[in-house]
Amino acid sequence: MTRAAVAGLFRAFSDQNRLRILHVLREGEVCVGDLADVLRVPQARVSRHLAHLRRARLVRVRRSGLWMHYSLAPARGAVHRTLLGCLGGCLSELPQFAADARRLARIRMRGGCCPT
Amino acid sequence: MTRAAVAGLFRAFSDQNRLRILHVLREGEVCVGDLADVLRVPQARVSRHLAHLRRARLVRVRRSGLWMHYSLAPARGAVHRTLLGCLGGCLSELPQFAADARRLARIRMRGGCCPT
DNA sequence: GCCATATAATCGCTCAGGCGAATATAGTTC
DNA sequence: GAACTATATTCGCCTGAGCGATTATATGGC
Repeated sequence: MTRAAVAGLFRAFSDQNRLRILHVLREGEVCVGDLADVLRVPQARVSRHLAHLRRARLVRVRRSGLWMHYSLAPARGAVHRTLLGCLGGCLSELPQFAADARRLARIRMRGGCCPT
Repeated sequence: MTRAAVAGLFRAFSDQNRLRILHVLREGEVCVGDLADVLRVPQARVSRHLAHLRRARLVRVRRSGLWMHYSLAPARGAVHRTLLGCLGGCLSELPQFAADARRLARIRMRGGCCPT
């Protein structure tokens, strides 16, 4: 793992939208529409940041019909593992992130925007 | 701690120069000239990134005569604590960061660029 | 083939922030 | 106060990346 790769990992975590997405994905696979609903931001913005997270290899995609289901990629390397741990260990305690998790739970109870 | 503040912390860690500086500062106070020698980068660049780290409240400064001695600020909050832990826990294992630490040790044996 | 839907990519804009080079500031010494 | 040193800041330049708005690319159903 090179210095640039480490810095790149931190950079992927250095945006509010991406932090929220990564934190929400701790609950398991989520499709783009549900992510947009949870974060209350436009779909294009979610897609853009998901593309960034894909390039950084922090998330995985699975297609099912029209829907793309995103999930966290398993950690490769110590830094990655630490950052993933921070999502649950530090961020969950902050009210703004906890609110996202609650909204996801509510949306899932209603069935979400996509099957599967 | 707000979402923007968390993202800001990660952003401060998202540059190679700053990662190297923070990692070196684990060994204790270091003055700017020694930092530039350890990293082998121009002094202006070190100063610029130190200013960034000061704004993010990740480092502390102590003046002693002509020299500014920088050190890591104690952690405020869980994210900050995790990131500091990563400096020693993950980065030290990477050859490029270990090389910086060795250069600092060598420079200190020779007395460094500044007294105290 | 054609329309609807879910997601992704592009465009134009703006701003943060990286760089080296040069200059400014602050403290020390004489 | 003049000269010297260590550090900080500014300047011009350029790239990366954020945004909303729009358009393109699948896929599914008829």
